[in-house]
Amino acid sequence: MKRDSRLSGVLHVLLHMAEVGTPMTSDALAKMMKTNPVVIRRVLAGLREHQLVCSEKGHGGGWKLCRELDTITLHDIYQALDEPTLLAMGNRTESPGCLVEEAVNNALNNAFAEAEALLLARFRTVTLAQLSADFHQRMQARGFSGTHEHSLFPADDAADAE
Amino acid sequence: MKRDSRLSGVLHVLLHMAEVGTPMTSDALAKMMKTNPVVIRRVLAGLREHQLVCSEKGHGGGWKLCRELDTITLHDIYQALDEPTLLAMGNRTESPGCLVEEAVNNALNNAFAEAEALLLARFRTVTLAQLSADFHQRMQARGFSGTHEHSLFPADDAADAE
DNA sequence: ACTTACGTAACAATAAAAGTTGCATAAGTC
DNA sequence: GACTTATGCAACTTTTATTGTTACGTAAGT
Repeated sequence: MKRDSRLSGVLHVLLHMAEVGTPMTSDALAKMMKTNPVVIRRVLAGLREHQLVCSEKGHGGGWKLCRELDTITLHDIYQALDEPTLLAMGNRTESPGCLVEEAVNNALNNAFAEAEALLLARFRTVTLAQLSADFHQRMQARGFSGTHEHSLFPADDAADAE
Repeated sequence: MKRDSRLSGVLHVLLHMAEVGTPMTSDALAKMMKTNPVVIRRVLAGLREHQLVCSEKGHGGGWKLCRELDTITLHDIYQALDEPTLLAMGNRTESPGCLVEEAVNNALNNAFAEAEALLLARFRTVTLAQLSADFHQRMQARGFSGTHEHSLFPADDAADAE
């Protein structure tokens, strides 16, 4: 089954936004994520409802974080994404008329609930600030070389690309 | 994201097979699961490779368990299903050229790996015998009434249906 | 005015899963 | 030995979810 990579993608986007500081356009972000600007807007619109990012129109507009990195947990972002399914497996029927299925559901639900709880608990303990710190450490470890697949300053990318 | 319910479905099928004792045709199983016989064969063919079920052709043929219930764990079945994805989320890229993404992947992988390990550990501790016992307990609790959505003896179903 | 950028709806393309058909093969029945 | 029942399997179709795309509207800055 295909995995949902929106959480991973959003984290990537938010951290880059944090690095850049100034507003980033959905066009620039789309290039970075190798996707379409409208897709970016769709996802970020959700985050805006939860006051994680702000958007501004017109010249010099774009998207930026509107909270401090250390106040945003992975769980906040998970919620802003509308709490997508965590587990790739589920029960065939939630309200079975069959006692066999009841027994099966019961066993699986126990296991599933534990795994979900564990994941959510983890999400609550990780902040964007921690991820950012980890990133900066990796930069150091590579001697600030900053050899990226894409630049932190997407204006440059746009100039180079095509 | 749509959840994969094959594990749930297979458990349902196997427990019914255990109850019935005699071989069950893919036709009968398909009716039970409200699906197509070929779909049933596809899934059970996988289980057969792992010696969990046997199939026989011709009159009186069909599918039956070929191991004792207490020797089959959920993990065995999970493996026989080709170890399908457990988590509905994943990383955007597994081998990022971007340090931001590396940091993101690292954080998520830690959480994901823990949750997967927990699920698999749970799968290893649950046997079909336990599920069967749970089922029989539920039967008792309902006074052996056996009010099911579908009969345990699908020959009756077939006669009634259509 | 003109350009830049988001906002949104509607539509198209892709991809994954499930269902379906058709025919071959094997096993038991008469 | 012809017939019926069943699985085995490949090819194809349908369905559904996601993602990408186009088009046009609105707001902000130049």
